[in-house]
Amino acid sequence: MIYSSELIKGTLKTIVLKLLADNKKMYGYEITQKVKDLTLNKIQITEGALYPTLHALEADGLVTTESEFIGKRVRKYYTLSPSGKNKTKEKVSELADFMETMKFLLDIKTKTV
Amino acid sequence: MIYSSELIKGTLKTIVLKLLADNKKMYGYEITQKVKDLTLNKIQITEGALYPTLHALEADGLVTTESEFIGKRVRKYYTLSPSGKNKTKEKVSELADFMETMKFLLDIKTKTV
DNA sequence: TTAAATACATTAGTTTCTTATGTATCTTTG
DNA sequence: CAAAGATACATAAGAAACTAATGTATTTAA
Repeated sequence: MIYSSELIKGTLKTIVLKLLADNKKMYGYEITQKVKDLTLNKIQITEGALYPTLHALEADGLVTTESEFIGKRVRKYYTLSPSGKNKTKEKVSELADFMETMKFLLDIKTKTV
Repeated sequence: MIYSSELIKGTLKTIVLKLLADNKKMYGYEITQKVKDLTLNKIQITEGALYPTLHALEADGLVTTESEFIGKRVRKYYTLSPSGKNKTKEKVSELADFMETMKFLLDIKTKTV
């Protein structure tokens, strides 16, 4: 089962920031795979969604980049800037709060898989 | 504090369906107020978002409507159809599942490594 | 009597995604 | 060893789902 795409909307940026906070330094493709692995394939970030998001984070000064050559192929690493670290905390705690509110609103008690 | 609008994206339909499931019959303005009340003003549904959503639910056969006059003013009530009730269960349990996954994702550091 | 609240609705514009396409390299497998 | 699949970046057209603004009209409270 893959979550309907509308659910992912609005959480992608937070997911990316959190992964960077936990892993210091990651490249785009790695992020897509990590999310896929950690969520048992339930969340699959497409490249068309990820790269524009990464570029936006960079434009906002939340991440810095460094390119590295692996053989002849380039790999672009992303690292959180100080303001990116703050932003991550904000976004993560906002999402946590939001989920509590949603849980209450939807009267969700336990997971029903 | 009001949640950033991007967070609401994708959950609005589920919220509306769930409210209708719990209250049998509601009108648009009532829904905006109920959500505002229940979430202590943290979620404020705008009319520009709500009405198109309600119209879409109706177009999809998930709700039926009946208009009522209160004085000279019309009030449009929405009620879940049988397929709307099923859809509500699906959407709510999908969202519950999604929130479990997100909780795990946002808490990676303490759970893995 | 007038501002705020109630109650519906639409529309232009924005954001953020999907889907498709493009380029290129590296690795695995029949 | 050729071909398929995986790795790795990127962009672009179009769609979805909002926001913010605007519009109409009635009812209630100050």
